[in-house]
Amino acid sequence: MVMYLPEERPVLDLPYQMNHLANNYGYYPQDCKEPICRPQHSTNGRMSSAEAELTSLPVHVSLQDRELWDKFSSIGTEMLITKSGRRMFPSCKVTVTGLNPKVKYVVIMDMVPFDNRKYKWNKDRWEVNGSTDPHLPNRFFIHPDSPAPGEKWMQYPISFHKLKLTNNMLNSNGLVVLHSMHKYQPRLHIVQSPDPCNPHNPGCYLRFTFPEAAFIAVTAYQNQEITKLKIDNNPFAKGFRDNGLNRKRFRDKETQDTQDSDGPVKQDLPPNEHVGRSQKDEDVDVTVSSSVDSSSTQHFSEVASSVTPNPFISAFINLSTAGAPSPQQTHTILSLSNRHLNSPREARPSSLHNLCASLPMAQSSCVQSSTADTNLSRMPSQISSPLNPQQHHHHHHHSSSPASQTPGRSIIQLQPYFLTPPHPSRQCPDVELPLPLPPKLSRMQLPESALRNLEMTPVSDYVNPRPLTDILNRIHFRPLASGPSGKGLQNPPNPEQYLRGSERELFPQIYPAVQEYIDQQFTLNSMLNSQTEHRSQMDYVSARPLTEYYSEQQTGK
DNA sequence: TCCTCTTACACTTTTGAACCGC
DNA sequence: AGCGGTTCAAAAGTGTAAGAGG
Repeated sequence: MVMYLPEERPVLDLPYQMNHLANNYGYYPQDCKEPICRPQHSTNGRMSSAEAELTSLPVHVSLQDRELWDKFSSIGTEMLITKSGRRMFPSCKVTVTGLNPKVKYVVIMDMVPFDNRKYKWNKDRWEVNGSTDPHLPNRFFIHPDSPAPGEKWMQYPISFHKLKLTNNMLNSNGLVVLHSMHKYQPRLHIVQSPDPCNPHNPGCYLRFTFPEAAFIAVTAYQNQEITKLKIDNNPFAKGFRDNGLNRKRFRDKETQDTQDSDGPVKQDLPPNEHVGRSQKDEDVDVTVSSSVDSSSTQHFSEVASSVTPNPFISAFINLSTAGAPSPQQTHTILSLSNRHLNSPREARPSSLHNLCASLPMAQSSCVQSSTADTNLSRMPSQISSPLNPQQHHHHHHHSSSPASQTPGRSIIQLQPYFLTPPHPSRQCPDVELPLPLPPKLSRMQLPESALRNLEMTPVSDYVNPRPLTDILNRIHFRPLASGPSGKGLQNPPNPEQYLRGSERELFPQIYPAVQEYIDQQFTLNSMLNSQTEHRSQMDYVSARPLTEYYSEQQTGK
């Protein structure tokens, strides 16, 4: 296992030392970046050039909707979990820069325990209610666009709004399973696809945790202030705004209440205060227990040890627990801007939103920087150069002081280890990450259910997790799975023509391009077979769109 | 009694098929 | 035939309130 002590990581440290972000912006302790490599192919504690590929890049990840997250966080974010799965609000949306534009990456998100405590809501605050229940097997959400080249990931904000949380451990539809009344924090994985020229190199990956997006999983909202924030900001909850006066049920109730009213009390209230919310609730002074203070980031080793060894996730965990520094040892930079995207509508913008002309000058220029072919051959530091904070300063701000800049989104950047950053609230700089909003995505483009099969591994496999190489290899070829003819797999192929997934693992991984077509067809088919084997109606239905998705990917639609 | 969880409900947004005109 | 825009019904995503269950 490689220990990435600072002196052993010259490749990692150099770009960050050179980047003037480190000099101009305050550190932010709550976001974490963990570079991790497969250990067995390192030589004498040093990374091979291929392994160094991802971790040597000045990868920046920023959580969007930072203002909204902060609003929730200041109260104590709660996320509803249901049996059928509930989306997060706010959802995790990140911008990534600094990737190699031509290298393919898989982007994954999961939820890790924030601490080892269980909580309960006591009247007006969260309190510790014992220690944590045994952690559930990690379910991770593989972004449906995975794998994709770095330029694609950097082109638009990466939205995880389709990630669903559940408390149903039996659910096999790819939902993230959490314990109610436990606190979690989102974690992002950027996994470099395996190197086709080196079958033994499975690729590196980076992990980013977002303590500022930590939340307590609940089956029913506890804090009325959180409910109010959700209603005010989530378009789907518009029907509950104005305290739900426009809702039939409440109208009826209001009518009844008016008839039954004994007068004075409700007349003293504002017109809408007595609907769905008591006066007592309005007067609640919301406080959050110090035990859930988001600054109390858990040691990474604690997180890792609490994660049940799902084959995929365990591959990450096993690599990181022995040598990777704890989150407190990695330091990040927080940067804020005033670009605020806080609704699904904005996340799925009209075509007008895609016009660079609508963006500020610096945004447009940076959009070009992340997508233009002329930049594709740049060195990593050059690739990220358009994000030079000083340039953004020049475009957006008159003040030279980071603290004086406009709040908004955070920027995370790997910093030299063992530095003690100042508190972000006093040193929140502003770097505008200029990403256009993504085009409208079709629901047909969701191969999530197929990807779920990557984690629906029998319990016995937990003992001997499949190599990361094998899992990544499956993902690696997905977009080309329809084969060279593009739409050749509009109809699902005959399952008997291909090996089953478990049988395939007996064969060696073959990476050369010649083999790709066979491998791709198999990969797709094994996914589809696996779907039908699970007898999930939802998964079965998705089989057809999946093939269409791959065809469209192949034909460049 | 308290706490946690499930369910049905009304409401809103999103999605995609079916048109229509060019 | 292909493309783009519009319409509309169905699906999906919301929090609420009632009630079940431990």
